[in-house]
Amino acid sequence: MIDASSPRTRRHQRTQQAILDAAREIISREGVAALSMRAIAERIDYSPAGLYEYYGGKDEIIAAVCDDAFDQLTQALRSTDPTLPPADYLRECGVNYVRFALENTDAFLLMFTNAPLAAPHPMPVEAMLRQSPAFMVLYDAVQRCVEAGIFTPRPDYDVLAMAVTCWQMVHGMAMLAVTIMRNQPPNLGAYRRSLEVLQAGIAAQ
Amino acid sequence: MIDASSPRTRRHQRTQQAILDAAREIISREGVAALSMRAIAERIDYSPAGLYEYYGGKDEIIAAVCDDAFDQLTQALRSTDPTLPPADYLRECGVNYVRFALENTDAFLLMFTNAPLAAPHPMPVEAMLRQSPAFMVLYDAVQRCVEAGIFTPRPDYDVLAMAVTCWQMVHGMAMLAVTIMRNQPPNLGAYRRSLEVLQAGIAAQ
DNA sequence: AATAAAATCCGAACATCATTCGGAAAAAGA
DNA sequence: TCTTTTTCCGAATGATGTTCGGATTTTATT
Repeated sequence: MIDASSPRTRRHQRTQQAILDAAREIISREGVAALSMRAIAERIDYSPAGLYEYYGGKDEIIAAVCDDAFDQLTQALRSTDPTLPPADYLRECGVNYVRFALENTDAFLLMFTNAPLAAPHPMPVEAMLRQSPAFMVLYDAVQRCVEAGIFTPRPDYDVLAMAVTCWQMVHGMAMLAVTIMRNQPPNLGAYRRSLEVLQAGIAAQ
Repeated sequence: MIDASSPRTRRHQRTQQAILDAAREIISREGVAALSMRAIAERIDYSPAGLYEYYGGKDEIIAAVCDDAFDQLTQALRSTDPTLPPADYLRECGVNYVRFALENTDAFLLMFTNAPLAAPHPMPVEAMLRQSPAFMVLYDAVQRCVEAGIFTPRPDYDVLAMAVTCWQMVHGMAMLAVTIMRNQPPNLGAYRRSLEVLQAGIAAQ
């Protein structure tokens, strides 16, 4: 039995990491279409067949790249300055969501066109949302606004619904930014303005 | 020189249409991953090589499918009841945007992950937006709200910016609906509620 | 009607891809 | 030192997009 911290296990994990690093680099430099088992293997001096010792196949590598990217998205949201006033904090969380997408355009597109297809069994919406760390950052930001008296939950429009509205908006901005608007210079000021408009609408409920 | 309306030309166009119909059917029944030149050819009793007489390649067929889908999206938006009061009309345009995505999940995903990569040369944002018929329906709906006194354009938040905000929101809803939320029952009421919140925010500017 | 040109369509081939398999070599364990 | 396990790969399989040479059909010209 191999010790989880044995040299062999650590080498194995380093190779797994090298595979993911190579995959990310190919995606960001050449786009998702250029990602292949052969391209990854070539980049780390392996044969394509050798990669199957570490991952079950190309889909598994893509899934792992997406998992890491979701973690990084969560970190990007959590990096928002917590000392900001609640409304500013929520808005800047949103801006960080879009900024992450702008800085990782192909990975972001991959995250939201690949991973969902891997969704196993359906579950209640709320349970599914609460399992998403990135969403929970937005939810907590909305909760701060409620606690500050800026937002007032209603029977037909609770905190969860408010958070979903915010997610819909920032996700729309991000998806448009990495697709239709991909050749346009990013305008964070315009994003900020739209978020202020939305937050004004939530506040007016 | 072949007459544009000659039998030969009409047969050629019918075959082009049959190829697109086959592609659409494969996409909606089996997903984008199942789309291949061999699958299309098999469905219309052609050989894969024969398809190259009508389209330059698989990418061109996908582009044509997306063009048609954008036309259908525009039609779905234009089908909104024009006799509705301006605010209701704008909201229902948004709901129709999401409904279209829900009814054409794989095609919608393809539209917004394939076509953008084909964007040639950069142009001013406003010019690019005005070239999109679907966006112009949203723009006109916002304009109606302005003319009805419901929205008031500001120097830093004009009609175009308002329309972009609305597009960001409905696009976010649609993209989440066809990816992360794809296994959830659609909730048009919740979409409608979010749109009301946003429109309240625009009205409050 | 006959002939030539253009269009249509396809089998086969090529290059690339994901994945599997049998096996050689290296590492680890007894 | 020997055995077992792990690592890694060449070659193969099946699938894909695309091209090419050529057969057949359709259209135009004489």
